[in-house]
Amino acid sequence: MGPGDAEGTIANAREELARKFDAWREVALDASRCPVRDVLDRVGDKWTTLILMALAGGPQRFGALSRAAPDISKRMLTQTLRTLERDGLVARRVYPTKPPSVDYRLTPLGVAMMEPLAALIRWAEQSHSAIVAARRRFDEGPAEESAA
Amino acid sequence: MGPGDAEGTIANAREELARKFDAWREVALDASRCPVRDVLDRVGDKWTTLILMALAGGPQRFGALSRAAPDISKRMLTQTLRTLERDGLVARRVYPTKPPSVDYRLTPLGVAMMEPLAALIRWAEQSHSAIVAARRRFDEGPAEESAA
DNA sequence: CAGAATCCATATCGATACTG
DNA sequence: CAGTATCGATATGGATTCTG
Repeated sequence: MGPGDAEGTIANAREELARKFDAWREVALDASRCPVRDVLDRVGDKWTTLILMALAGGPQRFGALSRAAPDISKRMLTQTLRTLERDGLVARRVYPTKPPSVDYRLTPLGVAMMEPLAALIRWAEQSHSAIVAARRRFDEGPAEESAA
Repeated sequence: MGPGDAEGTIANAREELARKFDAWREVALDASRCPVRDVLDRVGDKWTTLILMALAGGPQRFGALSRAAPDISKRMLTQTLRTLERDGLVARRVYPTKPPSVDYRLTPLGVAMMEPLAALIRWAEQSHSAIVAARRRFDEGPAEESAA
């Protein structure tokens, strides 16, 4: 597969990214206060994305979330939800019933985040087989590509 | 800002995500072979996104990448590039010159990933101030929201 | 029910030193 | 130049126990 497919389409995105990167790397690491790292660190952690997807369908109680992902410990569920709440992506509501009940829902900010996040998830699903195939190739053959 | 803005637009995305989640959580964790985790784990790690952005502008030599992000150690740069190469997102080319020279470039698959990734990055940049504000609010006030 | 607290295993990352 | 190898610090996550 040559680099010819949709080359024009991506050339634009490439340049934009290149410029963004130039303007970005100055503060990305030196300041260690980079907004992108702020967000991506969470996207990359083990449960955040799963919880966000679970909440995308509407408010969920703590127990329901716990049941939705059976192998998340309560410790991590609480911690993930707290971070999400702190970042303003999720809202926590307490109902003062006899056994206390709590539910969580996406805030407008959280809903807004789901759009680009969902796009990335879609890409991941579509590309998974290609990635798996690439890994097999890499692991089996030495496949050294030298330039002439 | 109320939840009213673009509510119709996001309702659609919500439902799609909710359905996706339902179909997803069965294999997301139990199988631990979830394609989404496969990708997001990398997006969340410390250097992958930065390297991808650096390569979005075109091929880069190892040394150039190292200089672009002065505080990445060679160990991590190599490791990140190897993983990217293994996943088929980046191609490595060796030029057998006297002091060996190597460069890295995005593959078509890598370029394709940059699109959704860039969208998420854009969102992160746009939303950073809102997130920072939410954190301040959370850290300062107890701000317990109880339902009536 | 919805957590908080504590302890421990592992994964991740950085610094340093060495090499073809 | 472009790595590899080894080591130690720290961050992350899981299991368990306890509570209002």
